[in-house]
Amino acid sequence: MTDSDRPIRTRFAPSPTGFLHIGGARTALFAWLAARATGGQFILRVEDTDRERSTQESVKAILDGMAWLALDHDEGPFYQSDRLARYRQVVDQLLAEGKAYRCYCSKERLEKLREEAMAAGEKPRYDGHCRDLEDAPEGIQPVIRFRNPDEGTVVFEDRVRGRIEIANSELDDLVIMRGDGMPTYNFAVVVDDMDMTINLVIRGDDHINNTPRQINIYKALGAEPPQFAHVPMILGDDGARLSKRHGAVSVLAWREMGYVPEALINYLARLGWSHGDREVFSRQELIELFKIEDVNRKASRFDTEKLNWLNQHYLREGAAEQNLVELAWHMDRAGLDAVNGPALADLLSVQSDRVETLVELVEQSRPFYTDFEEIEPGAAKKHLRPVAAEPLAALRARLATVEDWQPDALQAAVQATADALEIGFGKIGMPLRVALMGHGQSPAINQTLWLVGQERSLKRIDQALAFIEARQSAS
RNA sequence: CCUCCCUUCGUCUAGCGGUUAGGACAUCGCCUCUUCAGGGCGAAGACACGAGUUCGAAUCUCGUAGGGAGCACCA
Repeated sequence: MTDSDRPIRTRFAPSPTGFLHIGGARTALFAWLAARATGGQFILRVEDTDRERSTQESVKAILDGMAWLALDHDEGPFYQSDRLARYRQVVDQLLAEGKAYRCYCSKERLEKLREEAMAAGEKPRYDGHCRDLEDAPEGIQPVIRFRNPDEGTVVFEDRVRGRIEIANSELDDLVIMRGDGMPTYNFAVVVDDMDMTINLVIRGDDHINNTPRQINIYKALGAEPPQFAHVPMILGDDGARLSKRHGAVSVLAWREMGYVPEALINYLARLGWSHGDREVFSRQELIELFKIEDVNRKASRFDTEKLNWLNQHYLREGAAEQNLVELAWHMDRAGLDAVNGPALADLLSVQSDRVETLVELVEQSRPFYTDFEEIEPGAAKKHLRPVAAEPLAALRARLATVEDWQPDALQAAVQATADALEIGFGKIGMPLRVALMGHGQSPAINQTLWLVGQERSLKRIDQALAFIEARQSAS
């Protein structure tokens, strides 16, 4: 068995200091795919050792985001805050073995050290002042530092970046436990990944620099380090790092904007990963084809236009059941009730290839569920003119007799009316469209009639005729 | 300053020593057409730069430039 098909046991380990943003979501997706593709496991772990910034709401937001994207986990969620005793135990072990030590340095001293190093044009590092301290000062709650090797080089083979090596002389003795007894990130990850027998750590490439320190800790613990795969980050469409300025920071904000999860999954997967020339992949195909080695190294920009294209694709050709769930959610949000108009499945079948998002779909479908206040002036002026009165009246009479209110019959009715009056389809189609919708854009006219429904269609034609009448007598 | 990472059309990417450098989104044009869409056809558009290695480099090596990350009792 080669590296690329060995079952991957990996995890997604967000810190609950915000929502699940697009970059985190993609890292989670890659980890999830890697696990699913190899028949391995995907574990969810919440890194909440930062008491100041971690919140329960964030935990919920992240779980909700994962659920919406249907990135299910096999184990967890585990919380680092539940594992404090374990970290303490490992720290004690390192302390007993002389691989870690208590440090009593004040923040002031550390600050001074940093400033001096900067001033001297050097990289700020802890100087090891407390490494071999004889007598401990009284009354100071020490932090615990890891005794990093002074010599040698840390080398690892990254599954996406290739070989990376850093000299130990570049590293210093990092704090692994704070004064208050909480472990720090670089230490907790190692203990957790070791305990959870993670064999491939998949994370953002901003962690490359942390990896050598962590490998040293694994070694000090006598553990075999896992493999690593550092995936590139996602930039905003302006090339700058993703931030609140870019709008949709939370994946759930994309839901609100009318995107369906399969589209976002497909888009995110193709951002930084590819399989030949293909663009469209179902979730199942992604699982079959994904290999972590095929992820590229370059940071990529988020392109909403391409997401829009994929979203439309999935609206049209994706699983209808899923789309209907999302559509219902948006209808509800827009204050529209499906009982007042066409079935959502009919609506979706007609509108899905005309819009890019569900928000657009719902907005453009309002007239099917609720009456409009006024006819858009431009459209009225152009299409609801006196010449339109006769065709509309004739059509109204014919439509009133239609028994089977279905697209085919409706198409025939409109065509027959046009033929009888010897006018082109457009002469009757546009006035009708404006009468039915209140403006000039809608699906094909027979489908529009179908969705508006018979009773409402007749009513709106009457309304339009009255409008033409009123305008005529006013002038 | 230092350490590490990155660099193919505007964007996402294919490419693993020999290709007219391919595809997709976006853009532009034409066709289809009862509106808007959609669909069809087509156009334009890239190897950051400079040296090597080689019969031959987008592909290998080294520089340069530009971007990013890290240097916390944040993760």
